[in-house]
Amino acid sequence: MHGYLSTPRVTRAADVIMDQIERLILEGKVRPGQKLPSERSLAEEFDVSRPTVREAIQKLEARGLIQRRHGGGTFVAEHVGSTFIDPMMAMIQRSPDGTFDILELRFALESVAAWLAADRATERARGNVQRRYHELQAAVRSHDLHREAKADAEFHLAIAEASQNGIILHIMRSIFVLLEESIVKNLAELNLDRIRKQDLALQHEAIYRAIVIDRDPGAARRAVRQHMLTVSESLDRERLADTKPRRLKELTQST
Amino acid sequence: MHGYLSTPRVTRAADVIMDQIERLILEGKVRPGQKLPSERSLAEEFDVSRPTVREAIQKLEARGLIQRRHGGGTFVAEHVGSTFIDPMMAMIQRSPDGTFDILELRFALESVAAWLAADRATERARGNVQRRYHELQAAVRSHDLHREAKADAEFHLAIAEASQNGIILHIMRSIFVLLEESIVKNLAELNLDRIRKQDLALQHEAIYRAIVIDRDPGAARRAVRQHMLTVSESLDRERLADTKPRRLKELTQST
DNA sequence: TTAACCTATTGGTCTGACCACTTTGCTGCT
DNA sequence: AGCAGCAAAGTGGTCAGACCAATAGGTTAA
Repeated sequence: MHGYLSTPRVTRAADVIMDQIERLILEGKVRPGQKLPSERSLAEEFDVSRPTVREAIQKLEARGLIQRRHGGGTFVAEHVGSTFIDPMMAMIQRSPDGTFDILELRFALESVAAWLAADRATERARGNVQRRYHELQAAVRSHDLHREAKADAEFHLAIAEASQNGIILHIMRSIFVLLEESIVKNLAELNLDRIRKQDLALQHEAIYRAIVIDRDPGAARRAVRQHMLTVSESLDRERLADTKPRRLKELTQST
Repeated sequence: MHGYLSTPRVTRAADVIMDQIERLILEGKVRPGQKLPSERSLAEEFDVSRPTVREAIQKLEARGLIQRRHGGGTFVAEHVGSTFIDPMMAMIQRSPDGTFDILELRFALESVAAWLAADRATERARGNVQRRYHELQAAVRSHDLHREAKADAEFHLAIAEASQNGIILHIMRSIFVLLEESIVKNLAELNLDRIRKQDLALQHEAIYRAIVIDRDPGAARRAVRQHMLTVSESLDRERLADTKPRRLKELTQST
């Protein structure tokens, strides 16, 4: 009876293509900043004409998801989930507890993401996690803090990607873009504590093993929780002057 | 020296045409609901090719200013100024798994939020949760679905507020604004299942008690998980045709 | 090594054609 | 005269191929 209220939809080919390209982006097949295939190859791949692909791309551009450069190519926008970024940015800069807020958020998101990743990651996604893990190991050995921070973030993002939950992935991307610089700073401070750094390496390994090798959701979640706890403690240690010390410790207690 | 930072602008013809058409609308030359000239005549008038006009029109459509009907014509949208469509909103509505993505996100956020709320809510925040809980009870008794959905959302938001984590609160607000309508719809469908609805009421009570009365973080987290599980199952039940059923069930297993 | 250049690639635009859907008005019947 | 059914015109949707314009990357020359 009600028909199509908001979407009169007679299945326009351009819209179908747009959805497909959008899913490539949302599912993390192509990452922010990365170049999309050319219009011609996309047309061939989806078996439609170039104008149709163009139309789809134009709509995505109008919605801010992608960006075109004449002669250069088509790129996925850097800030897809930007809705969250701006208010969060202001919040963090304003609030002294912003760092811990984010830590708690990461605790929530990453423990679930790890569980999901261990449970339902594709073969390709597991390969990604493995690759990022090895890159992280190499980065740690290089003693290049900036590179290490980047690799660390990429490792965690690869897990979010493997979770096949587009929204969680987007939020985590926002967080890491947001914290890129402060992560470097934190790492520099954490670096003083060599024992703890060894802990981090072991924890990364545990996470990696649980997701890629053993595919054990429960173990993955436990490993991530332990990891976040360590990070939280380390950060806490440097802020003794803080009037209200906050830790994640309690959160890691049993269900 | 710096040129155009955000807009590299090489004066794309389509954008120029888009501006011109937009001015037609904004200046009232064509009124909302009225039919626009055909693509062919617009092309002739602006002295460009039809593809260029099409591109301009497509962008305007993506921005919600106009609406096209195959074989019918192009029309100015009824409500011009008011529609700012959140990219996130579009993203989620478009994705077929969006509902479950959100459910998983809520599972992650709310279980942590409940724990934190039970642990460190202020006196005032606890009062808020209590008030929202009683409002929810009243709403349920009223059998007004819209009111009930609203009260439901407010109850969960009050918990997020009580968690004293601004970022989690912010994200959850975004989610609920986003889903306001679909929650009503979901409730309407869930309503058929009275037993389950009774479950929901009991679960809300358990959450409320754990946070406000007992201040038991672990119990709060367990209660929220059980709640999310029930919602997930109910939604899942309606989508038996779905090729890949997704549930939260596994997530609720022990740590 | 560096700078200038050249070329392949890629997005931007055009022409013209055909298809699919809607609307409209005509035709022919009642 | 009035109405139902149908056919043609109009309009958006898609396709094909071509050429232009800007960029990126490799090559060559200084």
